[in-house]
Amino acid sequence: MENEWSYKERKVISIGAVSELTGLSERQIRYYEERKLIFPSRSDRGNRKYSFSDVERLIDIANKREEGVRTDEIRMEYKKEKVKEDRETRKKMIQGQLNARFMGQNNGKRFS
Amino acid sequence: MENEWSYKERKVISIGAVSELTGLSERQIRYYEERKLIFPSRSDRGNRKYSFSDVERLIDIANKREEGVRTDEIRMEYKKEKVKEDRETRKKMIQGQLNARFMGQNNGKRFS
DNA sequence: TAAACCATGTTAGATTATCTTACAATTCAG
DNA sequence: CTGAATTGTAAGATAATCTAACATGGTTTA
Repeated sequence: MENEWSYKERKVISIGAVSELTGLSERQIRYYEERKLIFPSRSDRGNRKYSFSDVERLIDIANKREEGVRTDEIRMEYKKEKVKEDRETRKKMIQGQLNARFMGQNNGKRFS
Repeated sequence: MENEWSYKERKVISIGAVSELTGLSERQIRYYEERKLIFPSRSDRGNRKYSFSDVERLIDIANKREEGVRTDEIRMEYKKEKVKEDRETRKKMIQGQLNARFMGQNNGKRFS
């Protein structure tokens, strides 16, 4: 809240710029999308748009590829990470609710 | 530190995306550059590249323009802000040096 | 080992994005 | 009123992106 805009997550970077930032070819970047490793959004007329977060993931993919890891293996790794992280998020959400209960009507926020 | 890359300052956004983000026309965005309110960098083949910081400034410009402030006035406001901020930066740099002197050989850094 | 799959390059043709320059129109300041 | 300020629009050129297809060399798998 208050920062409706996360610079890191906002998808505004074109594929050309991503290519420069990562050193990957556009072909590779599109292929990793096909293999469901990244999920750019699209502009009105269909151009792919990436976030800095996507760029970081692509760099990670590039490193794993250099180590010989296949794209389907990378996908599985990410899936596992996501499961773990979702579990933690859920835990925190529950924590948050409990805190809210015990902290009284602070409007649900723990830090004002 | 640790993230040598500032998402906010890195110039990677094309003019079309900036236009969508700000609601300004490309004509307006280029004009504000001509009036020296913003300073995009250029890609290899000459395309303008903006940062999130530029986008925020453009939104600020748009607000000021709606209030009827002329571009040369806006430029002067920014110049004043910059002078003030530079003065503060200089002060902090001097502080930093003094701290380094008194803190001994921490390699010039105040926070490891 | 042959067939299938993986990862990437390259090409082609189409469409969209961006650039610069120029002219037009409106509004505003002196 | 006159000239500067702001923005739109048009034209023509070049660059960026898209999809689909085919090529290729390496790796699995049946």
